[in-house]
Order: sequence, then structure tokens, then C-alpha cells
Amino acid sequence: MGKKYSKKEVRSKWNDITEEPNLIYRNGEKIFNYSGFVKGHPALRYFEYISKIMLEDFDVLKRIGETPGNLRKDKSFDMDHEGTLDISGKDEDLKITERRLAVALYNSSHHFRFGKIFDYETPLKEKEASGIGEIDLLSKRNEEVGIIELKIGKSQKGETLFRALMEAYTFTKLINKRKEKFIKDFGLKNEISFRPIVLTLTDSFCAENMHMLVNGNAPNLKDLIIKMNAHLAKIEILPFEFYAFDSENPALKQDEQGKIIFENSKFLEVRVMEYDYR
DNA sequence: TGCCCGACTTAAACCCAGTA
DNA sequence: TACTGGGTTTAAGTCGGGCA
Repeated sequence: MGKKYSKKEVRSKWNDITEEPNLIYRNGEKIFNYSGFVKGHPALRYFEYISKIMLEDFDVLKRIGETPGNLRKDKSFDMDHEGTLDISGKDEDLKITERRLAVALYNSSHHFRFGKIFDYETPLKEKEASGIGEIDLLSKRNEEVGIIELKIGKSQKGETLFRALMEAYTFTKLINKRKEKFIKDFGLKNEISFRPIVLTLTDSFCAENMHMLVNGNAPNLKDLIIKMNAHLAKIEILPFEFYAFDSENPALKQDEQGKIIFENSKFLEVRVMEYDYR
């Protein structure tokens, strides 16, 4: 096993990252992705303990996304993405990556349970070098816009539901600060509401975490999500939803126009699981 | 002015080493 | 020896400066 941290050490790491609320998801990336157990507590997963800390320090979570910082103001949120990636000189068998899957989902134009993808890698910041990053995917279902965090990593590589949760929570609160602009940039109706969503594949570590959540094996994480939802409701943001494609990593390819697409379009018919934790 | 190239940025993917 | 956290590399984009 690698290094283990005690409760005290975990709490200290949390205290180190609370200074800049909008960047907690990023500065806490390491501890949020820990998949093991707290030192001296063989049944207590790090994300369960950190959830407990966050429930106690919930004021910090309220502050996330409250100050716009370098949030996009003048430039359009709509980057006119074309569904292509510059993969010249890379492996020709096009092994799957998160980014490539995101683009393939966009290019599919398919209506999934969680909606139809209408953009990917949507920038949040005005200038480069301002910390906050990009939204993996945007989906639309009736009058709802899904702020989707995509996670496909297997257990060995980390990538917990907890980390995805923090990203989706932060990005949704931030984009909500620029709702009018977002609606105008993408030519949407005024009635839309945002909803944070985590999307994964059933063989990922993230999906394992979703199972723990619905099976009652992550009580603190569940309480945290419920509390986040209650807070989001006050600012007219819809509660979290969690989905997984019931599939292993699908094969991808590049078409003549350079667009990333699914090698077998049957992937689009694969079952999409919803993990109902409520 | 337009374009080419290199530096920088973010997040993901990979690889390694130490420990239970 | 398997696991997992730490550290490094890769991926892909964006920006800015130099130069024709």
C-alpha cells in the first residue's frame, strides 16, 4: 500500500485548500481522489471522512461559486466546437480517453436519458491562467441544462465520484452566475434551469462509488449530496443526478472530416443506468 | 496584417515505489 | 505481492511574440 493519512492529517489537508473556494475542486484533487481508507480506521474511506468534514464546514461549500473571480464575462461560452480533435501523429488505433469520449458523445447527436449533448469542453474562464477550467459536457432535456462531469477512470487510477461531485457542484454554481449570458450565447429559452450531473461507465471506479451510495455504504457522502441539493435548490439549481453507460470502454475512430465517432454506433443503444440515491 | 511557432495551462493518463 | 498514493508525462488547446 501507499502512504496512509490519519484523520488529523486529512483535516489539515482540507484546511489548506479552503482559502479559495472556487479552486477547492482542483487544489483538493489529490485527497478527493484517494480511494483507500483513513489510517487507523480500516473501514473508513477517505471520501467518507472528508464528506463528514464538509458537512461540518458547510459554510465553505456555500461559498464555492459565489464570487465570480475570472469567470467568463465578455467572451462567448459557445466556442463553436466542431467535434474534431487534433490527434495528428498520435496512436492510430485511437485508444479511448475521457476527452475523446466526450467529443464522440457530442457528435452522436443522440438523445440520452440525461438529454442531448450540445457542447463539450465549455470554458468557464475569461482568460487563460485563471485557475478554473472547463465543463466536460452540456446536455439539454426539455427545459433542463445538464452540467456534466464525465469520469471513466478505473480504480487503479483514482477518479472518485467524490471528485466528480466537487467539480460538477463548483461548475454549476459558477455557470449559474452567468445564466443570462449562457442562455444568450447558446440561444436557449429563458426558462432553463441547471442540473449538475456525473456521467460514467459501469466498469469505472466512479460507478463503484455510485453503487456504494445507493446501497447505503457511503452515508456521509449521501448526507453531503442531500445538503448540497438543498443549498442548490435555494438558488434554483436542480438536484444532482448520476448516470452510467452500462458498458466497458467503447471503441472510437476518426471519420473523414476528422470527427471523433463511435466505431460501432450500437453503443448509443446501450442501457443508461441512473443511480437514484434519494 | 497575418501566420507560424513555441511557451504555457489544465486535466487526464501513465508509471513507480513503498508498505501492509 | 497487490494496492494505492506520489510524481511525471501526455493530450489538446490557447495565447502571444516575432517576422515576412
